[in-house]
Amino acid sequence: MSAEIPSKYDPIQTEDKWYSYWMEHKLFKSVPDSREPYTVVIPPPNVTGVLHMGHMLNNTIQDLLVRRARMQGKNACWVPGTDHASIATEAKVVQKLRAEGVKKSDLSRDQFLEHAWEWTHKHGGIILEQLKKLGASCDWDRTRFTMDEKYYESVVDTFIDLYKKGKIYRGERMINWDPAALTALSDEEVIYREVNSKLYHVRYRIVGSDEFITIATTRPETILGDTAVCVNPKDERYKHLHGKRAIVPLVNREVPIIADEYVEMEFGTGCLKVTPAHDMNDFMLGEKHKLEIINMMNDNGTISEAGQLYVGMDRFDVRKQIAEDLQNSGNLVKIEELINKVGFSERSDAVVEPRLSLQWFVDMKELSKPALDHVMNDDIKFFPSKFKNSYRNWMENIKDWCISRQLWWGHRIPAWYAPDGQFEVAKTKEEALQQFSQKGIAVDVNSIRQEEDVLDTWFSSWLWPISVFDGFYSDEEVDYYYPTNDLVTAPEIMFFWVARMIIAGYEYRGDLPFRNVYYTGIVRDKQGRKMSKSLGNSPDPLDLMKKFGADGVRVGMLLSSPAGNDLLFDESLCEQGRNFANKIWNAFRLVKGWEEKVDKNLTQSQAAKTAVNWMQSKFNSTLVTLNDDYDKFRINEALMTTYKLVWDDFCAWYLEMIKPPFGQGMDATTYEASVDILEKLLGVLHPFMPFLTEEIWHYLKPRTEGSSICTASWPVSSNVDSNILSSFEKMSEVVIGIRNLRKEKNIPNKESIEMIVRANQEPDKEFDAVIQHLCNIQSITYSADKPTGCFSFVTATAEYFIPFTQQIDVEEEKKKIDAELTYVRGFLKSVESKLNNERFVNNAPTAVLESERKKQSDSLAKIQMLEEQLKALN
RNA sequence: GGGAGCAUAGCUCAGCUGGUUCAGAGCAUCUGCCUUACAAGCAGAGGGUCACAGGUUCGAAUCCUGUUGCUCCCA
Repeated sequence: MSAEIPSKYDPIQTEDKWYSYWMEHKLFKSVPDSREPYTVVIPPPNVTGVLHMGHMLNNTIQDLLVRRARMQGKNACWVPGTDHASIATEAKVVQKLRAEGVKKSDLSRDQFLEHAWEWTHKHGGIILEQLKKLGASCDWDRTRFTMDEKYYESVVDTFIDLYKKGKIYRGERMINWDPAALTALSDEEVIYREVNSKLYHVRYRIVGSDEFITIATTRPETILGDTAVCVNPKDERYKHLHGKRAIVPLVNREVPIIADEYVEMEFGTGCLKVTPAHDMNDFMLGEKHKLEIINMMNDNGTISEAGQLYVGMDRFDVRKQIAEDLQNSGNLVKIEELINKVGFSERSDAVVEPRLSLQWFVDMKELSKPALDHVMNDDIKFFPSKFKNSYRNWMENIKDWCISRQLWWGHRIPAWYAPDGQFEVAKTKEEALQQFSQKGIAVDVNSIRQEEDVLDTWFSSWLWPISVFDGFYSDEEVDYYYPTNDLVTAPEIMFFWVARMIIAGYEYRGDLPFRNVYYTGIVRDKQGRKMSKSLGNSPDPLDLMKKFGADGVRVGMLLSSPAGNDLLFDESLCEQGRNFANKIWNAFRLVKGWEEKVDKNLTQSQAAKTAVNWMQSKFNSTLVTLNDDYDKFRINEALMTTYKLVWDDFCAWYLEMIKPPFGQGMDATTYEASVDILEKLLGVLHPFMPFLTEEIWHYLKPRTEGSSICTASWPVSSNVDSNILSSFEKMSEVVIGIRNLRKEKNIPNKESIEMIVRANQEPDKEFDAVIQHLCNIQSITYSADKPTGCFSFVTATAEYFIPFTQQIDVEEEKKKIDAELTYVRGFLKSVESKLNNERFVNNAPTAVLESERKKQSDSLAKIQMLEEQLKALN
C-alpha cells in the first residue's frame, strides 16, 4: 500500500484530475427541482480582469458556503459571470488602441465598439478559468455577462420603467467631472487623498473704500468664476462689511459680500470666495443666495471664454500663472503650506473637477426607503453587523444617483432627441418616433438621434441577482432561486452595489435579493499595506496555488480572516495550510495501512473500544459547535474548530490510542470505526479542502463512477456522551503528567512502568486501558495507602505514583511540591475570600456559589495530599 | 468638519447574557527528540498592568464616563 500511496501529498496532480471529473459529471449543475435551493451569485469581476488576492478570499468563502450547502442536500446554485466595467474596460481599450497609433476620436462609435468587443472576447473570462483552479464549484453553464443580449435588454427596460415612474430625470447638477476621461463620475468613483497644497491669501478691494478683505483659497484659478465673497455672520471682524461689495482682482468684477453660517471662522482668514460653478459647497451657497453662476472651465480642464483671462490654458498652469499675476497686482498677501484632501478619479487618477453638467439621475429618496428598513430590521442580515451603521448613515443621507457616463462601452441610454432638444425615452427608434408624433412633434427617422451617453456600470450590476435568472422576462427560474441566500463581498462596494441591489430587489421583485451579506476584509500585505500593482506586493494567486496547492491556499486565506477584518496575508499562512493538508494525508496513510493488517480473529481491546466511543462523541459534540460557527458566519472559527478536531483530537489522540503495538495486527471493529470516522472528518473538511478530500475519499473505500464527496452528505450529529468527554479530560491530564515525569526523570518511553493511584473520591477508570496503552504502563493499581519509594504527581482528584527506578534528588522533589502548594494555597485563598464575603454569598447565583464551594473542597483535598507527600519525603 | 469602529501574548485574533486562577487560540520563539503515518513532524516550556484614568457592582477584559492612540466611511 505504502508503495502506491506517496508519503507526501502532491496537490498539482490531483487538482486538475478532480476538477475535470467534477465538470464531466456535472456535479455543480443546478436546475430547479423539489429540493430547497441554496443560491449565491458571484460578485462579477471585471470582464478583462485577472485573479487577485481579493478574489481568492472572496471566492474561497463563497465556495465554502456553497459546498457545505450542497452536501447538506440543498440544491446549490452558484452563478458565475463578469461585469462589463464600462470605464475600466473602455480605458484599457483606448490605451491599447493608442499603443497601435489609433486615437479614439478617429473612430466612429461602432468602430470603437467593435474593438471593445474584440478585446472582451480575447481577454474576457480568463478570470473565470482561474477560479476553476481555486476549485470554485460554480454552475458554469449559467455564466452571465452584464452586456449579454438579454441582460442588456433588462437594463434598458429598467431605465425606461424608472423614467416612466418619474424616478429618472435629466438635469443640470453639480457632478464630479473627470477632465482626463471626459466623463461624469458618481460620488463613489471619487477617491479623496491628502496632498500637499498651498493656501493662497488674496485681498479683494471693497467697493467705494480703500479697505481690503482677504480671502483664503487653495484654488486661485477659480477666482475667474467668483460671484461672491462670504463671511460668517457671527464674525466680529467682518460685521461692518455685510451688504457691501468687493472687487474680484484681475477680472475686476464687483461681487456681493454675503454672510453664511457655513463659513468656518477659524479656517484661513475666515473669509471665503464663492465660485458656484466649480465647487459643491459654493454651488449650494449660490443657490441659497441666488448668486450668478459663471462656468469658466471647459470639459478638458482648460479655461473657457467665460473666464475672460487665460482662455485655453490648463487649470494647473493657470494656478501658477495667476499667483504670479496676483503678486504683481499687489493682491497676493501670502502663501501658506497646507495639507488638504483632493478628489481623484478612481479610473484615470485625474483631479476631479466639480462641474455643472447636464446628466441623467435616479431620484433615490423613495426608492431607497425599503432598502434601509429591511436591513435595519434584520430581514437582510449583515455580517459583521457593525456595517449596519455605515449603511444607515449612507441611506439616510442618500443623494440622487448620477447614472450617465460620457463613454461608449456600456448600455446606451434609450433616449431620443428631436433637433430642438426635446426628448423621448423609448426602447427603439420607432417607438420614439411614435411618441414624438403623439405629442405633435414633427420629426422623422433622420432627424432624431439617440443619446450618446451610456449608463453607469452599477446601473446594470444592481440587477444582477434578478437578471442572471432572466427574472425580468420569465418566472420559472427566478421564482425558485430568488431571493438568493448569501452574498459575499467587500465592504468597499456596500454603497456602489449591495445597497443598490437591495433597492432594485424590492422595486422589481418586491423582495430581498439575499438574506445574508458577508463582508470580507481587504487583503493586505504583512505590513498592512493594501495590495497593489504599483507596490508589487501582491503575490500571483496561480503561483501560490502551484506552490502550496489550491487547498493549502484556501486554508491559508481563511486562517486569519474574521468577517469584515482585513487580512494581513503572508505566505506562511499558505504553508500552514499545506502542512495541514499533508497532516491529513498522513493520517489517512496510517489508517489505510491498517487495512491489510486487519486480523479477523482479534477482538477489540478495551483501549480501542474506549477510544472509538470517545472519538465518536467528540466528533458529534464538535459538529454542533461547527454548525453554529457556520450559522453565525464565523468562518475562520469554523476552520479552527475543524483544524483542531482533525489535528489534535483525531491525529494526536485518537490515532495514538488505537495504534496497535509494533508488529501487531488491527481488529476489524476498530478499523471499520476508524474508516467511518475518517470519512466523516473528510466531510467536514471538504468545503475547506475540496481536492484533497476528494482524493482521499476515493482511496478510502471503493466508489462508483460519478460518485463524489461533493454530493456526499454533511454529517449529522448524534449521541454525545458527555461523561466520556469529561473522563477524557481527566485522562489527558494524567497522560501529560506521566510524560512530564518520564522526561524529567529520564525514564525512556520504551521502559514499561507501574502506576499506583490514590484517589480521594470514586476513581474514574474509564480510560485506564488507554493510559496504559499511551504511556506504556504495565499495570495500574488503586491503593488507599500511600506507597513509598515513588515519584508522584497530583491532579484535582487523585494522586499518582510511579516507583523509583533510580536514586532521586529529595531536595528537588520538595522544591517542586512546595511550589505547587503555594499555588494551590493562593487559589484557595482567592476562593475563600469570596466565600467569606457575606455579600457574595447572599447575592451570587446558586450555581456560582456551588462551583466556588467545589473549588474550595477540591483544593483543600489537594493541599492535604501535597502536605502528606512532603512529610513522606522528610 | 460629520459618522462608525478598534485598542487583549512578538504577530493575527477569540473572549456571546459581567461569575472556574479568566487572562485563551493559532502562528512565531525557546528546549528536547529523525519514536516503525507525518521533521510539511512529535513531546514540552516561556510569554500579557486586557491602551490610560475614574465609576457602577459582592465581583469588570466584559457595563458606564472621560482621556490618549489608531483605522474606516462620508463631505
